[in-house]
Amino acid sequence: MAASLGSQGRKRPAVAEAVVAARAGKRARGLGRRRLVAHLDVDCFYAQSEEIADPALVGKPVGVKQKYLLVTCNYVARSMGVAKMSKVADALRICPTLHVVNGEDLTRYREASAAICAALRTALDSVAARLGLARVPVEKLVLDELYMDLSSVVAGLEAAPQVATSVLAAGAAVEAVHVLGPGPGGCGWVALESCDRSLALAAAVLAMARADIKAATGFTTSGGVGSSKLAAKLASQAHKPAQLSAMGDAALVHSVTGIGYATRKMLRSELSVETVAELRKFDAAFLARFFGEAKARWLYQVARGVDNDPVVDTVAGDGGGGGNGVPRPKSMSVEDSFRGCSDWANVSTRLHLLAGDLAARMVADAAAFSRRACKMRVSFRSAGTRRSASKTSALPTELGAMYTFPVRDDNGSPLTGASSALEVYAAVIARHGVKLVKRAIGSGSFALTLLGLTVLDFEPLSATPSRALTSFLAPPMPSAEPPAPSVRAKAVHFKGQARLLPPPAAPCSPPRAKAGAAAVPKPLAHSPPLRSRPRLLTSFAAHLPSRPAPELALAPAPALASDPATKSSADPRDRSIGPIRCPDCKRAVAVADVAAHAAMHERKAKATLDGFFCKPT
DNA sequence: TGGGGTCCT
DNA sequence: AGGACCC
Repeated sequence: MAASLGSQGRKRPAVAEAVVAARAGKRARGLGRRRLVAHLDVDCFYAQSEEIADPALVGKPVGVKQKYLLVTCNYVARSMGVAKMSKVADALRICPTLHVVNGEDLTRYREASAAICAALRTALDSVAARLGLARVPVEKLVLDELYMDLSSVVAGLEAAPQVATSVLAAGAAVEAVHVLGPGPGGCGWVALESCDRSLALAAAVLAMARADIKAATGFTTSGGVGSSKLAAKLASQAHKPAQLSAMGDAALVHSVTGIGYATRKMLRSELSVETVAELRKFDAAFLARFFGEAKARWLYQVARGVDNDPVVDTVAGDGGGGGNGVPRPKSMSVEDSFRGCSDWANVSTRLHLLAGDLAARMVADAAAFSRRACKMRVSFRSAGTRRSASKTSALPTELGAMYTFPVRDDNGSPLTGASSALEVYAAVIARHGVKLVKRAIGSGSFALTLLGLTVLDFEPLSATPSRALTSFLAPPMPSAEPPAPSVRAKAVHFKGQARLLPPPAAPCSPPRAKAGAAAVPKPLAHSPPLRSRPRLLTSFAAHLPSRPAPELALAPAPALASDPATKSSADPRDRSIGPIRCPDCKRAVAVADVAAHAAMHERKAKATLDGFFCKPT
């Protein structure tokens, strides 16, 4: 399908239609000649969520753990030498005052993420409305990252010069803009053609959005603006918060989103490529020998700063998607890891627990999006291996009843208690999961270290789009019969109920679109030299027509704790504790030296970054 | 190295 | 079903 032509790498056929729409819309409206994309990244999302949930934590070092791993921590903790993805025990030795919160249950983070999405949607809807423009596409990448296509907003501002001028002239909303122009040697990286002004306008809009998110949810964010998703994302990571940057020539290939461990290894060992500039020496046909056609083409383009991946509007308000501000996931999963699980009773118990969580999310998903899953998958990992395996099958047919209400027990009595019904569903899923695992690993002995459940392949729940669904999660009606007795897995047969919804007549997902054979594009022409960057001074909103002067002042930068290098070293007692392996360089570091060591890494990283990014003159 | 996700082969 | 990528 032609839709995929300009998309690279990991662009998913599943959104091909949305991609077409995005492109067509852009062309049809004849908007600005170039895109302006913004990327927002919530600062240390899990840790910040915990601070917001418990304000007593603010100012203290906070880490979030999953199992024995500290998956993230706040900036206070980082300044004390605590590293993300270190072991909890190591982190506590480095920083005994660290507040460790368990983050294995993602529910709160999902909720926080939805609130952030909703706040952003509201902010951008308001801007668009005041400028008389259509919706701004907002795409959620993961829980804590969003892309926006601000092209139309910037074009709208440029069409209203007094407003735009007012926005720009008034001032200090945004910090300096860091851009790297094409070098004299002719290896221009990012096509930040022409005017800084539109870039600055985009930055101003982004600043407003950040402020609104902060006001509505309390979360601070970092942002980047660029001519593509790639550029915007790199920018948001380069200078935090809310400055603008574009990737430079010397950037390591691995800093490019989409080039991961395997690709970097291949580039390094086979082609001796470490930097983007070096990658640019190879043409697509040659790269294809190592990476396959599609990825080679993507690498070729990305090395030249070309990234046409559109922002797909997945974050709906009330409009397109249904579901308040939450994009539709294509799959939902739960998993848990553990030390050893060698008998079927244990497997069953664990799957029941997982299935309970999943069933609740499935019901909420059904209510939000009017759809149901057609397939389920069980994943498991055996001790000694790092790989996990999986088995996929249709959802048990009894689960057709999950989306109709009331559900009846064996005696034909309706189940009115939501939690009871959920137990039933969970039991059905879990028992089927056990069967699948059994089918996969047979009857011998086993030792599992991970179990997971996924549901996927959603289909619309069109027939009788149930009020029943909404009542499902509600507490039992006062007039209803007494709550059903606790239902055990045994009671799950559903008799006639199982056939309330017939099995899907059509395949659940459309056939995958095929990417057309795209010609390898020519490298971009070089951009003209950049002029000096304007500094923006004030809040955006005040310069929009008729916006009731809100407190939209820029959110303060997230408090960066004091310079780690100046901190006094740790308690001498720490000398008695064994050295800790640095997660970055793998060297053993004495506890007392950890903060200094971390500071060293930070300085190094910053120096490297500064090499990549050109500060405004 | 967790507990999620996406897409490609 | 597995592998790559992302956070």
